[in-house]
Amino acid sequence: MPLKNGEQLVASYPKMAITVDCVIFGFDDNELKVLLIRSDLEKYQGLWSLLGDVVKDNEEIDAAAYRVLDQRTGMSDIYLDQVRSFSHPNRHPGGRVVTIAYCSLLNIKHHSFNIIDNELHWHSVSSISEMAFDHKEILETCHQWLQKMVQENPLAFNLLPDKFSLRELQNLYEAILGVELDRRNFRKKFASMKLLIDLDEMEQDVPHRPGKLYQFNFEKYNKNTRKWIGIDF
Amino acid sequence: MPLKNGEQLVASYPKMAITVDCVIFGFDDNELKVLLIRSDLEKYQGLWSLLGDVVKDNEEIDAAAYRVLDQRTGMSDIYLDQVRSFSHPNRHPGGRVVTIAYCSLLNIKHHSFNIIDNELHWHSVSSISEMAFDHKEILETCHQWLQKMVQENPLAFNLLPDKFSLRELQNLYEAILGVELDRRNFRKKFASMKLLIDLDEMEQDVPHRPGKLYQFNFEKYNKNTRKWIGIDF
DNA sequence: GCAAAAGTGTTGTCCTTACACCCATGC
DNA sequence: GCATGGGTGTAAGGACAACACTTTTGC
Repeated sequence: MPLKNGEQLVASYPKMAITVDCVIFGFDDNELKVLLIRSDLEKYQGLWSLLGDVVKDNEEIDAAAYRVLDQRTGMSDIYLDQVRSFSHPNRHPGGRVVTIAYCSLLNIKHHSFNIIDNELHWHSVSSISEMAFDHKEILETCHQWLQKMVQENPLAFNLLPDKFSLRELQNLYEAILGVELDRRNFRKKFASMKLLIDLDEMEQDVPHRPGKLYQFNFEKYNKNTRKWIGIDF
Repeated sequence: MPLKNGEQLVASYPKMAITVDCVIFGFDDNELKVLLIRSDLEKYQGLWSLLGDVVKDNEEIDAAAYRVLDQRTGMSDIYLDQVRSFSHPNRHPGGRVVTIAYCSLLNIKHHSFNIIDNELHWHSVSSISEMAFDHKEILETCHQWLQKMVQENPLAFNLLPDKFSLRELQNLYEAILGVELDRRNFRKKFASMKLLIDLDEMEQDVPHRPGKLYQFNFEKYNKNTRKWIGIDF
């Protein structure tokens, strides 16, 4: 087999546009929310779509996703993870566009975060019906991904304020997973992990007995390099 | 904000080539293997690379990966899963090429599988040093992905013959995970799952006491729709 | 009979689950 | 004082980890 020249080879390849779409989850009012923008395409007038943009020449795809986040929310240093690609040839009405979906979690009440663009809104995940493009499918895939990830990693804390009560934490898990959990066992579970810092502070302005406030001990968690082996299916 | 025309918009996007690269794992001689091909690029002369090809116009990316598998191994209906994209702008010496990595598992001794191309070889995963492109990084990512997946899903059986002994199964897990497991506990674990069919057959031609042969009960496994909730990190 | 691997049980520990009562606060 | 949610303990069952000896076969 004759050896090939890389540039000639790549020149012969079909080329297509690649975009990133960010599924940005938040949590408010005991509901899982997602940040959406009104589609600016004629065909999808009035429908909501994920926050996305095209990947530039010489831009890594992860970098494009962080750029979208920064441009839309003004925040960098946010949790972001690649989920998977969506590539149906007709998924975009304007031609062939492959998209890479990213999942992101952020605290909806974060001070430095201002939604200036009034075409941008938080939507309750459970109430979304139709969306532009295949974004509904992407959203559902990312929600399932989140349900799995949140059980294996301390991701949920990215959706909560710095200081939170155990009730808020439990509400969040219940909202993401769509189940009800036993309060005592939930608290015992987190107590046994020893990864919550008791701040010796109390909730304010609640119409009932205030709960204690906690922080997640990321530092301690990151020191744990345990490699877990457990066949289970 | 004025509405946009989809075709004009997509026409303005930068375009790039997309490839798929398949990390095809096999198991033989108590070692985890990966199927590699000699690079046909001048720059990487002599180095090994993953099996890949460019994604065609109007071809879904998953379909491209299945096509690569079929072209190289003559097999369809094989386990295949998308892992993630690799997009460093300079990862391909011939220009901008984004690749989507896929992971695939197949039985190395499958009868209908013939490696005709003598540039194609099975390599022990642990003995691979340098590879073409960023394929070493892709391989490592896929290996980690496999280590996780094999603990949560009955994937390992795709690497074994239809009929296998518990010793073979355990050797496979040990090879993938890079650990030693207690034989008694391993057998108890699989016994308690009740997902192995005892074939009442014995190994043949082994230089020691032969073991019983089993099949995995995919039918029973697929009927189990349990949704597992268990926070653990 | 020897080498090599198959096959098997028990015990302690830990994790998970199910479940009910009193407490602190705002109104 | 009443409504609301905060906070706690226990007992039973199941899963996991550690551990050693006997059995079967090929040579």
